[in-house]
Amino acid sequence: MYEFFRQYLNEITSSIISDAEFQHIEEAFAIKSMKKRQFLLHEGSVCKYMAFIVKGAMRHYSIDEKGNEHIVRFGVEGWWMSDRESLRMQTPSKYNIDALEDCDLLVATNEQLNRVKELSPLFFRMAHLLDERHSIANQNRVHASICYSSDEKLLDLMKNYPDFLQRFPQNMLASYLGISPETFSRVRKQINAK
Amino acid sequence: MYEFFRQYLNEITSSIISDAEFQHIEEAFAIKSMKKRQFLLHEGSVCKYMAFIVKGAMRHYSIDEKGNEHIVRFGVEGWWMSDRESLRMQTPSKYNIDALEDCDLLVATNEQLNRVKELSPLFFRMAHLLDERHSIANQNRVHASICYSSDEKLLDLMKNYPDFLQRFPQNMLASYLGISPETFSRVRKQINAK
DNA sequence: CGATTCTTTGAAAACAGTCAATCTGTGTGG
DNA sequence: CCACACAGATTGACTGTTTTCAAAGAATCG
Repeated sequence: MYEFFRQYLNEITSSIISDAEFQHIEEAFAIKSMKKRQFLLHEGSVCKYMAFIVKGAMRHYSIDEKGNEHIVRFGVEGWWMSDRESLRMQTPSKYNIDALEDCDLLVATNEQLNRVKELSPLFFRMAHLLDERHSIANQNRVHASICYSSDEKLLDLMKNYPDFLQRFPQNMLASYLGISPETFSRVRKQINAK
Repeated sequence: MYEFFRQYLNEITSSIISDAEFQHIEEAFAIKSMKKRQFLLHEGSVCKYMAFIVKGAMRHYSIDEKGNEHIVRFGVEGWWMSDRESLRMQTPSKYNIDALEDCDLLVATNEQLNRVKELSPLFFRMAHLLDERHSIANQNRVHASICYSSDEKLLDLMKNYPDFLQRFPQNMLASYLGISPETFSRVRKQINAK
């Protein structure tokens, strides 16, 4: 359970973490299992955890007045899930996070996170790298979102996250891209025809 | 020139930086003036600098095959400008950055940045906070982009950055929102009618 | 197997983009 | 200082894309 996490830390920081240092990290993160459709965060409440996904898949989304879901982000094995804004500022979130499959998570509260960052320089570095990547990924997403037409968005998705197409229902992928499920279906058909 | 930067650092970190520590920072950042329309970064080249805007305004944008500009980000006084992806990875950028007004900047190269981060814990903390804010801002931008219709996007812009409307030409604001200048104009008229 | 959820398809309507012409304001050079 | 040029904004008509609504078909799950 923690082994995967340890590998992840080594990889992302290009280092080998010592037993002593990993000890601190292990203590800060609790194991949490979630069944499909269970919620990690409900709109209106403060985000409790920063969650590392060991197994399973989740989504981070909002629901508008008309009841439509808008998926901001997916998460799979080796990804983090949290509403950083809510977690950091301890403010009510406008988002939901729930499990799309049964999940195994490692979770830490905001205080625990801060403590590990102090105790483990490697973890601190990881957090920094993570923010950076997140920032870059989001910028690319913004770029795709303002530049691309529906079919380009789908092609972009197919290129960047080909596994998502197998793994998640199309209506969710459509929501992620900001297009309707019907458009997704039609564009997809058109692309496959080539 | 550096005074504004010093205030900024104090504010964002909620601390008061010592003369000695600020000395390191001052040494790492060079003053750079830019005339309107001058480029800080050209598509295809590696981003040289992380720039702090003391005065003026800039834009960060791409140009597609059809020659259309897509503005990913604006920058004004007290904001940072750079293509983080290109700067960090030292890879060719797909973006341009140029000055929309005459600018006074403080610039540091990637190596200089890394050095200051080591020398100044406060600067390091600032960098971290910056990434976090950037990350959150970009996420909200993604959210707005996939959820909102044209008029909601404009209303959102008017709420978050009311000063941009005075400061930047409409066609650029339209590009920032991912809508055509004509649609911007029409939606704007419609909103003002109320 | 039945029920639910997801996907596909069609037709109509809403929306945004394009093209072209006009209008406005600003700044530059004569 | 004026006139002209130019960039930006607005408007109208048209086109094309995307959404919406509705219904039918396919797949999945208990």
